Amino acid sequence: MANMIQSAKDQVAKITRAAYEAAAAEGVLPAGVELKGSIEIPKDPQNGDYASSAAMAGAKAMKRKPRDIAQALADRMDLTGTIFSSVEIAGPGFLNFRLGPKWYGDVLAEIEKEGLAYGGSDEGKGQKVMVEFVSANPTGPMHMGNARGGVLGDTLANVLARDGYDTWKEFYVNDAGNQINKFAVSIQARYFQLLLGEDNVPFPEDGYHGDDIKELAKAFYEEHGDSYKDVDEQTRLDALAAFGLERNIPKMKADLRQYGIEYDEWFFESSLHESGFVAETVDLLTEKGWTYEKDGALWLNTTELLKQKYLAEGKSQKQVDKLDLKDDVLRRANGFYTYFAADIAYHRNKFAVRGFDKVINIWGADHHGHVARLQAALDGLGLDGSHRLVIVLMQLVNLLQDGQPVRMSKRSGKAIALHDLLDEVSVDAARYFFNARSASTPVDFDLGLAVREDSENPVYYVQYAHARICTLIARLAEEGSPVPAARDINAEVLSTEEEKNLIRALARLPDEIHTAARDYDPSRINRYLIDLAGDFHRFYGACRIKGETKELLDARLKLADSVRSVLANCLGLLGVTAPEKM
RNA sequence: GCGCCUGUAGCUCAGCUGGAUAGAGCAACUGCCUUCUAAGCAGUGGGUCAGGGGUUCGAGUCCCUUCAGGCGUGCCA
Repeated sequence: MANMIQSAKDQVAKITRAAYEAAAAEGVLPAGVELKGSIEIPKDPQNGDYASSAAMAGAKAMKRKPRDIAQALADRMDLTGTIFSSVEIAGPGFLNFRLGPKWYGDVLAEIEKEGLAYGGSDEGKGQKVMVEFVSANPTGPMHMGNARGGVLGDTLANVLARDGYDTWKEFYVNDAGNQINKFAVSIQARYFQLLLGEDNVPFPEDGYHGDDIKELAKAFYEEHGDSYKDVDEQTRLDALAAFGLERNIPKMKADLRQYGIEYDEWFFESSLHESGFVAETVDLLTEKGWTYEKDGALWLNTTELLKQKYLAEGKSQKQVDKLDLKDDVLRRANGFYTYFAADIAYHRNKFAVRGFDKVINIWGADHHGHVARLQAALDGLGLDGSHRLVIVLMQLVNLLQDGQPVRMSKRSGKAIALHDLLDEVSVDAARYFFNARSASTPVDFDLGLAVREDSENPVYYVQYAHARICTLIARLAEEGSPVPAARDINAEVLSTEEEKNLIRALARLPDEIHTAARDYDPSRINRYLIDLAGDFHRFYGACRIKGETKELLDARLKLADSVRSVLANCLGLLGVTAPEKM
């Protein structure tokens, strides 16, 4: 698939190399120097459309002044047959290339040809990539952090798919372990409170205090009455846990679907325990000599695994010795496996059983301490977790009420549910808002300002541009001017700065998608959309379409329609709608 | 103590593998609708890029260090 920018950069490199070889052959520049320097798009269009810093970067090796080198190169550049019309020397020795008129029409033709798939590439070469995200505990409703992680994971997966990866979206259901027990004990307490009176039954201090637990107990009571009052406790807890999960998980699925997120798979932690895969994985680590027993528990030699990992990554022995490393328990003295053991098994399943080339997990930043040890454990299994497991750490969402922090925790029951958020703001506004900043930046979400946040959300700036174009196209179609085909317009009449800026912005999308995929940063798409919409609004303010000559009207109409297509395309990646009217 | 993240305009944040005069949105102020959607456009003001060293043609960006904030360092998940 063509990428206008990449091919432009390739041409700059090719032209520069040919000029250097000619200069070297003539003896004007020393031979045998490898050309370095970057090729970039200058911020200021005054400095051309593409700039090469090869002359400055080569100054040392060639022992010449940068401007002299640039002059020698520029004198020997042949631009005939290229997309460029001119090259000039500027500043300390930049070579500034200016695009020829044909290129602008090529961009519009490319967008027409690719349609909503425009911006894609086969960069990912069909590698199997899993994005695991949200994976909220099914013991209660999802909160703002899940709302952020949901958009981040969903959008990242969309971006990776567009960049040529074979992607898979997964939700890991933690339906085993201690927190499920705590969940059951909490419902049990509420159940007994219903049977015996609230004051006669104490509620466990570390239980889940939310109202949703009371509702589960009530529903359980309505279905089973007091028939579980006198059975043995384990039977009752098992029934309560199963009942709670059967209610909560479909609710999570429904909330996420309303939020625009559909998973390829909901993977249950319990299945790893039931199939014996956790035990098998721990045995495998033991076989490989990575475990030992102490105090009745089975430990993983994380210290040694991490040391090997860090040394392989280039840290010095001295740096590694300074670290305060600790081993981890895999199987407790009571015989139960830890969450960590199950997590290792889960990731072994992703790589070794299901054959993913790469796995990307979206985690809250408060779990960062587990990144290296999980990777190291997978290294110990020979699965190269250090390179194939990528953890995107997402800073937490600070919940504020009129500027004051509100503590979020399921235990206190004060979490604000994703469900409640969507009662207040549109899915479009929420999805755009939570993807607006890169994962490493914490975000504040003020409940008091939720509605105002809605009207201030830049998503409307972008959607407005789309709606404006749709109305324009409809009007012109009524007047007998449908959007022309790219081959039927003369793009050379698009000569104002506003028009050229807009086309350059359109051409940037493949690079933006590639960079977003490479850096696991889908928030780039939001920023790109703001840029593109801004370039459109400026074009719209500066250039009329209706009433112009047919040649100019057709060219500008085609340009507007191309913008519409790219806006809809990118909004689609974000899971935000592209309205035709506002 | 050790480790991870962060520090850029009044506020919230961009700044790609080092590049030219550090950008955007919001907020403030001034203009622009009898012609395609004013949820828009044009313009103005606003910065010791936390501080200090270093690397080089060139540093917000890379290295060292200090300071400030957030988080982690469980036989919890």
